[in-house]
Formats: sequence, C-alpha cells, structure tokens
Amino acid sequence: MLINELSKRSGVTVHTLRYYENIGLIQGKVNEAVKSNNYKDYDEQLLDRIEMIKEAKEAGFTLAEIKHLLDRLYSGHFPVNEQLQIVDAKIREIEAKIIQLKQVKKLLEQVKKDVRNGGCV
Amino acid sequence: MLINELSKRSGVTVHTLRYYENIGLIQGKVNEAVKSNNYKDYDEQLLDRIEMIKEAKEAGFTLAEIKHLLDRLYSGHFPVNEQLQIVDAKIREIEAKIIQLKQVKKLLEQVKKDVRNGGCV
DNA sequence: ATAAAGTGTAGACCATGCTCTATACTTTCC
DNA sequence: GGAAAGTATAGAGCATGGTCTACACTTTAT
Repeated sequence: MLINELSKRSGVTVHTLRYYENIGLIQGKVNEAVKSNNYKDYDEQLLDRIEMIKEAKEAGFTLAEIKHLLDRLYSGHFPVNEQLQIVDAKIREIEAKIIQLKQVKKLLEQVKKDVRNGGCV
Repeated sequence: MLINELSKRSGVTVHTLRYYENIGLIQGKVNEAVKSNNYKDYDEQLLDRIEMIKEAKEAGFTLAEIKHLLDRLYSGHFPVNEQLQIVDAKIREIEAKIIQLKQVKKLLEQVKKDVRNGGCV
C-alpha cells in the first residue's frame, strides 16, 4: 500500500510516518517494476509493527529504544537466547515502571488522606 | 538554605533548579533584611516538593502537569472537594498507565513465547 | 586584599518527537 | 488536457526539559 493508505489504516499522519521512515523505524520499498516514480510500497505487516510502536511509546519507551528492540526481534539474525534477553530486559523495565507508578499512586492517596483530614497539605 | 545546598540535598543540579524556578515549579524568596545581594532562600519544605516532582516525573507527568497539581494542592485556596478531585484524577491517570504497561508486558511475554517456539517472530 | 567559590540573569544550544512548508514530480479524475 | 490530489526530499520550526556559557556581582577563605 502507499503511504496515504498506511496513514489512514494506522492512524498515524503521513508526516509522522515519513519521520519514522527517516529514523529507520519503518521502511517501505520502491517498486522496481515501476520506473515513472519512486513511490514506496508499505507492507501489510507494518500495521502490526506500528501498533507495537504505539504501545511501546505509550509505555514510555523512546523511538530509539523501540527501533532497537524491533530491529533485533524482526531480524532473525540473533540467537534465540539473545532475543529472550532483550525481551526480558524490557519486561523488567516495564515492571520497574509499574512499581514506580504504584508508589506515586500511594503517595497521592496519602495526599488525599491529608487533604481530607487537614484541608491544607 | 541557598541554592547550592538545595541542589546538594535534593540531588538536582543548580541549573535545573533555576530552570524549575523559571517555570514556576519551585520558588525561593529573597531575604529583605539583606540588602547587599538578592540571593534567594529556599525552604526546607522544598525538599519534599522536589521529591514529589521527581516521582511524578518518573511516572511520566510533564512539568506543567506537576506544577498545576502542586500549585493547587499547596495553595490552600481551593475547596477540599476540588483538591480531592484533582488527586483522584491523577490517580486514575496513573491506574490507566499501569494498565497500559501491563498490556505491553503481556505483549512482550507473547513475543517471548513466539521467540521460544518459532525462533523468528 | 585578593583569589576562589557562590549567586543572579539572560540567552544560546541540545535531543526528542514531531509538524509543517517548499519544491518538484506523478497519478487520478473530470 | 488540466486541475486536484498524492508522493518524495529537504529543511525549517516548535514544545519539552534540560544543560551550559557569559557576565556581573557577592561572599568566603587565606
């Protein structure tokens, strides 16, 4: 599909998709059969990849981190052990973030109690 | 205390503290009794405030959001109900983020399984 | 008294992650 | 065939959150 369709189906603007392509996060390929233009073709599978990008972004990972992770996972040139390590490391990072968030939540719940009892914190 | 001490005790650089002061996140007050300089004095309580800033930042809140939250909580000029609402809203945001992270974690655990079974994802 | 260290303000600069503009070409639709 | 819409590339601009430099002044230590 062309970039416009990818944009519509992924919900990511054409501008942003091009930005992603610039930093190597996604990649389309020019159809060699067509010589009149160098329009890029984007694979269906990119939709999954973009979904993962979105999720990971929401989870607080930088685009550089996401690129690194996806590149290695999709490359197939890395031993399973290494892939597992990468995924495990990310899982541990996420767990750490969850713990962090729970702490903040606890802190806010304390603030809530204080507000109820004191008025001013 | 002066900014250097605040920096050392909070673990935040002087530069960053000044940046925080510029955007109104923290505030020192000039000692009116001293006329030879306009060095600012920072209250002990700021240490708690800075801790909260750090935690909230880690949790993914922007400085603007943190400022807004802290301003309102520490102002004392808002009815308790409103304060509770603000805190509750933040707590709900955090809960949403936790859920998001758990989803990503699940996704990664799926990836892990795929890696184990297939080799290539 | 003088050097070193600290303080204040202003503004430049940087990385990240977009977002938009300009330019030029291609395709599509009427 | 000609306008409208789509595509590509390059580069400017923007918001956030710092980070650093320059400059002028004050305080502290020797």
